[in-house]
This record gives sequence, structure tokens and C-alpha cells, in this order.
Amino acid sequence: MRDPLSRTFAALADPTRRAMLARLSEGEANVSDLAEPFLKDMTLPAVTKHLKVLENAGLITKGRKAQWRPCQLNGEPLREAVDWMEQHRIAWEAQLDRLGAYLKAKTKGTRHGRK
Amino acid sequence: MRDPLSRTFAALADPTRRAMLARLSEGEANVSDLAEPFLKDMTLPAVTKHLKVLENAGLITKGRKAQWRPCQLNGEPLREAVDWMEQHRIAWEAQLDRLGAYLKAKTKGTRHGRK
DNA sequence: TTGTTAATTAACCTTTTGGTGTAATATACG
DNA sequence: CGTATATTACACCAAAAGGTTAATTAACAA
Repeated sequence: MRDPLSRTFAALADPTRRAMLARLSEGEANVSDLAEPFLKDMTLPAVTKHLKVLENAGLITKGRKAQWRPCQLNGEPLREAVDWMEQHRIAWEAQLDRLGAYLKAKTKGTRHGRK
Repeated sequence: MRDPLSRTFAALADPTRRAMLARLSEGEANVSDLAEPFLKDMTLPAVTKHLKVLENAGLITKGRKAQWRPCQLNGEPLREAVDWMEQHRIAWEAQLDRLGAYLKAKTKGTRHGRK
């Protein structure tokens, strides 16, 4: 995944990683802290890999404190992702309105169409 | 990719597909219209596949008009993606602030710490 | 030194992704 | 009918994603 924005979205495209980010939004946490909720579903190396993905996307940064790696959130790429969406939001909302109107017309109207 | 939110983010994690969405945010377009900017880089079936990904994520819907498949944007999943981000935005911004404060302190301050 | 805890690396496997080329389908047009 | 156009389906392939186990590194503690 070449460009930063793609890396960000790709990193977000996984529930485990999103949960990790959610956890980190409550504050710094070590790898094992972050791993804990998932150790029923996967092993530690798998967790490490997920964190690597987040790190490569610039979404987290890892520090060092003795043998621990305290991770913390870096919101900046997220802001860029939101920015991309916002850039198109107006058009999307217009589409939503159109859809709304469409559904409204359909619901109200003469029953035909559903393939 | 199981859950809808992951599908949405995954669909967004590709510049081609994002460009297609951008194009669609300007209005309905046929497959070949959408394909046109990318035909130097890939074949039509590849484009079709990208559109399939967008469709499976619910980001677009395809109509039928003779042999054409007019595509149009569906902003709803995008809204859900933004929602997820907004849910954590406050925390992220706090992190950003913390980073800001950290950098500020570092730049301004008493010369120590430089690792 | 020996051991323990935290985390990563390496080698490997399976599934998904993103592409290809070559048909196949569907619809309009003479 | 036969042909052109728009789009998709199929079979295949290489690379990336996501997981595993086993071994390794790093820091502390006895």
C-alpha cells in the first residue's frame, strides 16, 4: 500500500486495530496491555504485527521504558483521513438527499421496481 | 473483511477507488466513464473489480440503462466511517494537543532530554 | 550468573487482493 | 439476423495480509 492515505485507511480496515486505537485514545498502553483483550483470538506475534501496521501508518508511536513499549496514539493521519472525507462530504450529502428523496418516492408510490 | 465498517475502510484504502468515488461525487457515471482515467494503468476487468469492491462496501450502487451501468455514490457508509472517527476525535485531539505541548516544551525549553 | 518478563524476529502457511487475458452476456442498431 | 458496444464472468497468477510456532533479543531481578 503505497501512499500514506491508503496506508491509513488500510490500517483502519480491521476491527482489532480499530479496537486498539480506541483503547489508545484512552491513554498510553504497553503492547501486552493492548494485546490482552485479543489473546483469546490470536497470539502475541499477531498483535505485534497489527501494531506494526498501525505504526507504519503513523497512527501510533512506540516508546521504550525498560522492557516495555508504551504505545501512544498519533491522531495526525486520522485527521488527514477525515480531511479527505470532508472534502467530498458536501457531494455525498447531496447524494444522501437524493437517495432520501428516491426512497421516499418509492415508499410512497406505486409498487414496482424491486428486482 | 467481515464487518461493514472494515469493508468501507478497505474500499477506501486504494487511490484508484478513492478517485472513482471523487469522480462519482460530481455525479452519476457509467463504468466506462469511470474507467477512462485508469485505462493506461489497468484493464477494464480490473476496473470492474474495483467497482465491485465499492459496491460490496455499499459505497456505490449500479443501475441499468440499456447496456450501461450508471453508477452512483451512496454516502451512507462514508457517514458511518466518519462517525467512527468522530467518536474518537476528542481523544485524538487531546493527543495532538499533548504532542503539540510536548514539541513546544521541547523547542522552547530548558535544554535537556534530547535523546 | 541464572531466570523471568516483554516484545520482536524468522520461517512458514493459507487466504485475500489486484491484476491479467480470454470468453461470455446483454442491449442497441442496420 | 448479424454486428458493434458496454460490461461482466472465468481461470489463472503474483504479491500482500493475517495468522501460526519456535527462537531471539532486551531489560530487569535474584
